[in-house]
Amino acid sequence: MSQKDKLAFGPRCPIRTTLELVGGKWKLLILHTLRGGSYRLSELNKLIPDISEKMLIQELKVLADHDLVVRKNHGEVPPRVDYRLTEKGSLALPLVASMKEFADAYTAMHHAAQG
Amino acid sequence: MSQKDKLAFGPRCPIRTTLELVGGKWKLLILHTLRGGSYRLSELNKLIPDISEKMLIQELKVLADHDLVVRKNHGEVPPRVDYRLTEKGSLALPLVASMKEFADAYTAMHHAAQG
DNA sequence: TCAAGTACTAACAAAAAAGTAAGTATGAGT
DNA sequence: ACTCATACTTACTTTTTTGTTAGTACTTGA
Repeated sequence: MSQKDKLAFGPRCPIRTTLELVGGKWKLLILHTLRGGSYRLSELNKLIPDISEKMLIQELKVLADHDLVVRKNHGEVPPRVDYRLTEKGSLALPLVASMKEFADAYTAMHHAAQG
Repeated sequence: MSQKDKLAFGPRCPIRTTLELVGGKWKLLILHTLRGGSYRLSELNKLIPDISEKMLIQELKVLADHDLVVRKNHGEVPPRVDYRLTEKGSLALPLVASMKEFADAYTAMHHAAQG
């Protein structure tokens, strides 16, 4: 019996798929930051101050590989590159909205119960 | 300047809060599995075959610490313990629904574009 | 010649998450 | 005495993720 054969909910489980695409510490933060248009690397780094440059580039690359963001090189010197959401990338924004609803509701109940 | 002072979106960022509560490989899978009622450890392990017993127990404990699930010990021998969602825990179910919508829409677009 | 500016790369280190395997405790039944 | 069943615990290893630091490439302009 191979590993995949006993995957809970099967290999096409939407939870697993989502985790592969936007799981981890930074991806949703990046996607959410890109909601308003296109941004240069340095701009993103200012908007998300506690991410390292390496992680930012690395995650942008992964997101681009999955067609969630697009990288546009303007071919100038010094380099000018910017990133924006693709149509697929904006599919992730409702996810962020759900997370906000969850976090807010949880926090409210938590404080109501024992705060 | 402390680390927290430069957290992107601040320390109460809903994305970060959500990741702390239900981030990781297993928590949402467990919560989703518990949607239908209460289950014993061994039942959960059958429903999620590729999780190790250790991870299952460990994650259930973390979820219980955050009041997302409740552990009920029936005080029998051999031990009989079951777990179910709390009210807070069921707040996470819409999150799973959003993930399914995302994954389905992404997959559909992906196949339409290059499948 | 040399600094400035921007995006990116590479090598390495640390930390966090997940996995494996072998115990422990309990009391009923044999 | 000994096994069974169940829920856990402990120690340890491996894998994955994240972080740190020091580069590179390329032109413009002092």
